[in-house]
Amino acid sequence: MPKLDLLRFVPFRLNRLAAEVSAALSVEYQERYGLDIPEWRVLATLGFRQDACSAQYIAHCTRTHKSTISRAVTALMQRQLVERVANADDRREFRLRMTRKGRALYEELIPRLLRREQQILSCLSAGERREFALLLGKIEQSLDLIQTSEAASAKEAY
Amino acid sequence: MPKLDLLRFVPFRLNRLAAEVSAALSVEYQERYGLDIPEWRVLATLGFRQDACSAQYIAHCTRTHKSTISRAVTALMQRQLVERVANADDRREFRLRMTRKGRALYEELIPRLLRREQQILSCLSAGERREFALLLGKIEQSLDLIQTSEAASAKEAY
DNA sequence: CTAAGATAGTCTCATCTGCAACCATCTAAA
DNA sequence: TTTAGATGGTTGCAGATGAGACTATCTTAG
Repeated sequence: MPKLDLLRFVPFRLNRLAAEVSAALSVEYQERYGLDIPEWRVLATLGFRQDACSAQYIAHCTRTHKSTISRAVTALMQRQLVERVANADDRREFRLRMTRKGRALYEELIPRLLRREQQILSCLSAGERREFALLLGKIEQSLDLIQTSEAASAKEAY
Repeated sequence: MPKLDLLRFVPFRLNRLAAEVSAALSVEYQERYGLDIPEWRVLATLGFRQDACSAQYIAHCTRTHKSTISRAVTALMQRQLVERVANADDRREFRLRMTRKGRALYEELIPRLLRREQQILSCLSAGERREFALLLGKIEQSLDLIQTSEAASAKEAY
């Protein structure tokens, strides 16, 4: 009789782990700064690429639906954490960037999140962490997760 | 200036990877058998523990909200894949188990899912897979994921 | 034995998110 | 050009899900 042990089934473990890790991090960006996940992803993307970028790019890069990003951007603009400017080259799209206020929040938040990440990974040795990142990378690659974001990145990278 | 590369940030990578892997698997249980994720989790739990167990136990074990499990059980009962019997010892709870039909579906589904899992992990060598499972386990343990499900398990195991 | 609190399960409500239609704009081909 | 199709972004709608109230039942302390 075929049987499946959920606790050893990698897809299930990944889901549960991701949910748990998200919950641990959301303490920082949600409770402390009132950001939800899509909003945090927008800030994270804008913060990493210091130049302005489009909503579409953020959607591709974070693998989040464009309508979700649209709503997140609206909320962030209302809180004056993000602003957008028309793009003269293509008037359909807007260039997004953080405001001074947004960047201040970002710079306060990032170290907290990195600390959380380190806490979560503190059960692994340095070597194990490298190994884990490597293995994640291989799986991502075989699922085309890398390729896609790099393609999007290359496309957008001016 | 603090900065965070989303693509190297483990929590983000885990989320994205879990979502992608789920999507790959849902082709099997969703498109082919019309099960949604909570329903599949109920079947998976019932299938693994051959004895009947409560909805609460499934919720604990899969870390899914009890109302979600409740709805999934209702749907599965309507499709006659699962049945429940009153528990004489505690009339608040019901003992759930798969029907013959449910078990037939389960036994058809499991090999497909295991094959998918193997496909996803096929980019790793046998050693790497062991290593990956080991590292996942360490993180789960440090996040108390193991402890919790084992505690729930121990509590329920009569 | 009774009352207070815990627990199993259901249900309602608010929220979130994906889908798809939509508008504006751009691009390419006739 | 003009027109058809692609693309960026927004919005209405529907489905899914978590929080929390609620009922019924169990447990424990007095």
